[in-house]
Amino acid sequence: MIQTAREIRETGRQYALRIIRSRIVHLKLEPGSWISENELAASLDLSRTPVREALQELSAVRLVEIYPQRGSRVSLIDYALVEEARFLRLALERAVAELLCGSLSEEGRRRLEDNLRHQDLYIAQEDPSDFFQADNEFHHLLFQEARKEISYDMMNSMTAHFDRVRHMAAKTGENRSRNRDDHAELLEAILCGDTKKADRTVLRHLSYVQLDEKELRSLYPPAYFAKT
Amino acid sequence: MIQTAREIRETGRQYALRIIRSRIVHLKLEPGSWISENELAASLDLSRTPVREALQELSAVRLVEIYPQRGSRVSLIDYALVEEARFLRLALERAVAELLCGSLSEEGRRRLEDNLRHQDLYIAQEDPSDFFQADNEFHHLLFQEARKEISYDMMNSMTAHFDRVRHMAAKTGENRSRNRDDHAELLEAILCGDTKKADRTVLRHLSYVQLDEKELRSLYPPAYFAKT
DNA sequence: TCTGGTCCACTAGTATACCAGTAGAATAAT
DNA sequence: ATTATTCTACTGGTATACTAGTGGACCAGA
Repeated sequence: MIQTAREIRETGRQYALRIIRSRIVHLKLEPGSWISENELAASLDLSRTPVREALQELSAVRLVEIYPQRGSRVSLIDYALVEEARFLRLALERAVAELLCGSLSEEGRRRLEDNLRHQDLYIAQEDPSDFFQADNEFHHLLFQEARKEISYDMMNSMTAHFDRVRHMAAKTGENRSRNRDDHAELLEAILCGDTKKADRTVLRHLSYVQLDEKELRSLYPPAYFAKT
Repeated sequence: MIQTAREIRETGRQYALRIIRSRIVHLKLEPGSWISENELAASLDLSRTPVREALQELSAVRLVEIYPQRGSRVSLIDYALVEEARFLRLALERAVAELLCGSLSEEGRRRLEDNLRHQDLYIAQEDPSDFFQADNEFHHLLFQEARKEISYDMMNSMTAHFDRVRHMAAKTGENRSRNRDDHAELLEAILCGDTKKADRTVLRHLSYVQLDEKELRSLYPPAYFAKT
């Protein structure tokens, strides 16, 4: 499921970033644990330089905390940050939807409709990862069509906080068909230029995943969580 | 006006980032010009490492473009990016204002009111930089009170695109008292929990600076601008 | 047992060395 | 003169070496 091999043309820094991020999200690197640039470099078969650059990037979104001359550690689970990731995504998705209302290009419409067909294709499939990817791509397409790719990247870099708790909760009812219908409804609203409806749909779409903090705290070591 | 000396406790990377960013915004490094890590390192009296890390960060927001094994250059003026900076700020400021409506702490209220008093103090001052700083601080405080500091940092890292064209236009009528009044009105709306009014105020406040692309293109070399 | 001080292993920050890859100049071939 | 080829100087990516600074282990003295 998780791609670990270094891809062609992928630079060491990108590779390190991808793997370390993945290890954090999947708790292979535990919240609060100290991480050594040297160890990481060794385990990734890289030198400290690209590893260090990756850690810098992760610390920018507080997924890693760097204490100069002391060490670095994986950030604790901080619901304020999970919430901020959600906040950021909601704010941007709403703004993008509003922007696209009535201004979506023919080409953009075609791409989004193509994507919806892919979602239909994957909806009944055993392995959910294809649908998952199409889902992500749908939202990415919206940002691309609105020419707000950097905002998308920023938002994406923060979602790791969200992904981590989602992975911990694991069983969050993945309702694919509901998601697909939301996507279709959103696209329809955008095409009609119905700002209000688009806004409502985004709001609803992004409020499904309710990650109960209390439940999670009961399932995992208290040391995983920030004191708030 | 521009602080160039390296501050105490400031790491080489932070220093490099601050200076390079400033040089780009103030056109000391021209749009489209090629920059050499070695030259920058020499001029900042640093090695390539911290300079390189700063450039990585700048390239994340497309202020610098890195072409592996070929070179790096200062990004051309791209109105799509200026617009994205504006978009990002507007989306986030609106969301923060909405969030704070009715949930601003006593402490937060005190801080913002203190800041408003500072703005009053600096409003008639010859040198505009004090007011400018207080203005920025006001918005920063809003994000702090909403506990959305990372979003603020992200937004801030993109404003360089905006700052650069603003600096080029130079004479954009800085109307301090109008800005101050907007701030006061926004705070009032937040304190009253008047979401609608807060939203309107933010919208108006952020739409003053109209940077006419055509005018700017007539004042500066065509080579400064991206083809769009 | 406690206190204060020395030392030591380790850290991140920085400097430097080396590499592969690029583009353009210089050269050679036609 | 034109094209093909080699060379060269430079780039960013990576590896490695060095430094200052940190905190804990250890120890001496009470």
